Amino acid sequence: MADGPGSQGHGGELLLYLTDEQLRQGIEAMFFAYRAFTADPDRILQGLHYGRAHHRAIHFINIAPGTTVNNLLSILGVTKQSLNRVLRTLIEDGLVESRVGRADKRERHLFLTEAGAALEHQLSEAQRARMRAAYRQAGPEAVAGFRRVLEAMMDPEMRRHYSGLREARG
Amino acid sequence: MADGPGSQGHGGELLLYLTDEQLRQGIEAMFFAYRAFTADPDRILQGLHYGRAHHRAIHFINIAPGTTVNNLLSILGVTKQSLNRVLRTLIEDGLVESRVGRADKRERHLFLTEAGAALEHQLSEAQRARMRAAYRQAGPEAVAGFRRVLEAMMDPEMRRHYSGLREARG
DNA sequence: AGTTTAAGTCAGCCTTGTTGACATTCCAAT
DNA sequence: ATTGGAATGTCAACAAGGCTGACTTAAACT
Repeated sequence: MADGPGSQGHGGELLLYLTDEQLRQGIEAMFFAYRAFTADPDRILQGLHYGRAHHRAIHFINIAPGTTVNNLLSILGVTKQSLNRVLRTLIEDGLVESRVGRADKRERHLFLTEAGAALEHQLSEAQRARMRAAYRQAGPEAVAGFRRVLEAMMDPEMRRHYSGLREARG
Repeated sequence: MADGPGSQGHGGELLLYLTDEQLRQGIEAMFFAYRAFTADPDRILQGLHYGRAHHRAIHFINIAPGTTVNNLLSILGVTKQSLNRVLRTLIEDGLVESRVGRADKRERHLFLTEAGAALEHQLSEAQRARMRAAYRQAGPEAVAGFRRVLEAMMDPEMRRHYSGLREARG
């Protein structure tokens, strides 16, 4: 075992929480928590011939109704071919509506239909329920720390798309 | 907009952090942070004809050297066919060693070779670097909260496999 | 008029998950 | 000793959802 900095004593909080072992536990916590976090929606989607990709599209169209395909592309970080495959089935099934842009007719603006909004709510409620339970169990201060670490972990590029910073911190 | 509990004012911390909007931001933070969290190892693995599945196998073999295939299966939550495909290439490439069990010769015990340990270190160091930076930026109290929320979010089933609780909290 | 941009489409490939069927090896119990 | 069950491995087929490359259409910009 390599003896990293801060491995002795327990008073040096500033160093202790940065040992490799602490970091490894954080990494593992992310792995198991994210797995649980996606399990509930996955369960709902399976059998509907939808997957996680459909969930992501629905989620961001719900947050930013009228978003263009290009914008969605940059948020999701996938190719247009990948997104298109997903979007096509959602439009065919009447969960998403694609409207030609008024100012720029090349653009398509995306909206959830009533059925789409209903599925969105079902999916997000499953996730909210788990998050709500975790928040209650951990308490408000833990939640603030949770958010702060996650935000610090994001790429600056991705942080642009993240609505948490813009709104609730104004 | 439905007006949930605690949606007015800003003093009611006890309720405010459980509004649907706060929960939604937590959900989104998980999405973007996890994306960033896996981006670095993914970048290393691409081109090596390895993927995230190889990373996961290597990670858990490193944590629990000598683990059996069945045990790994239950941690990773995939089918043996899926895992076997990944394991086979890792063994062929000399990153993982499979030793027949002494007590029970049906079992195979898995170990990282030197080359496997080297790749593991490279991958985990990339993740540790990001986590270290996020921890430094957020501070020790935030880290404790981060861990507490993630642990509360896990399924009890998964929590059994999570080493953070057993060791550091004795 | 020519170029660029937004969107969509077709074809093909890869990784990683799934089922189902089946072989092998070994332990344990009858 | 034979049989049943457990652990492992393997083959085949399939699906989701990423990817690249090539190409079209329509609209906008210059």
